[in-house]
Amino acid sequence: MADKRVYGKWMPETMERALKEYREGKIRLNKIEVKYKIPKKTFLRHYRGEVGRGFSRNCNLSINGRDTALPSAAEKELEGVILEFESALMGLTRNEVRRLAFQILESNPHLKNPFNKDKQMAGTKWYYSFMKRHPHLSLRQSEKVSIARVQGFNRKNVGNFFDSLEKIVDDNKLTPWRIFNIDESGFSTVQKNSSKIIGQKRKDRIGQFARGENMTVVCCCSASGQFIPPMIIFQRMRNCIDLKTGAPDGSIVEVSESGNINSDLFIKWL
DNA sequence: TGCACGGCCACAACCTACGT
DNA sequence: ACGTAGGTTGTGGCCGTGCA
Repeated sequence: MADKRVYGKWMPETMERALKEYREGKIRLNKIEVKYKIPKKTFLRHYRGEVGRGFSRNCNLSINGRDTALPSAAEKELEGVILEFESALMGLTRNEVRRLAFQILESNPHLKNPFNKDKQMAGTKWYYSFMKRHPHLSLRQSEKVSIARVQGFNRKNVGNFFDSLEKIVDDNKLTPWRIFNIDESGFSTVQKNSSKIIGQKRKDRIGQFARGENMTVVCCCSASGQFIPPMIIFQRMRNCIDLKTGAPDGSIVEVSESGNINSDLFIKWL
């Protein structure tokens, strides 16, 4: 026959009141079961201090079972850190969160650290339980956002740019065929998905700084639609004629250590 | 007889390691 | 990413024992 018992039907507050009354001799054990809905057995364990953590649980999501490795306050703090990193476009990956949980316990010697000492991080099961306890966090695919875009693309800077552009165009009486726009764009030569990071649920997009581009293309065209052949910069020490295979006519193919444009290459492009 | 107490056992939730 | 086995810690019902 199936067990119909219900666990954890009592509240910490009622346990506290029952303990107080019982200590003062105001209530009998059997009455506690009726008045406070606390099973005798459970009450006595708490009364005698047989329950290690007492009746104030670290995690209030459940009654049974052992405590979460991180006390609820530490979990809340960790959640705050995750959201803070995410909003600063440095979203933490799953493993980074697991490492962080380990480090929190390591830096608090009074807390028991049940996590794997060799791996120096919390287990995967801990991670999934943590995410379950914090339903407004979710693992999301990040979008790469460059530092320049983060720092420069704001209302003030964009406004200043167009004010300056307008002044230069007016002062020099520039016509469309004399206005050229040059820009460089970085590419990765190895297609690899960006790692997933943890962020706030239901947020439209979550960004992450772009790292490690290793090929650059410098493009230029005029306001009247006239195109200049591109400069393609590969990340390598020596140039090779094969790198030019299939490139548009008139293209310049160069190499640099970082794969980015530098002052020498820019002069060369001019 | 009512009450306090304790042993036993199944259950529950939180973890781990390991395998697929 | 998920399933499984196993450890840890706490819960709760049942039942037997001892005592006033």
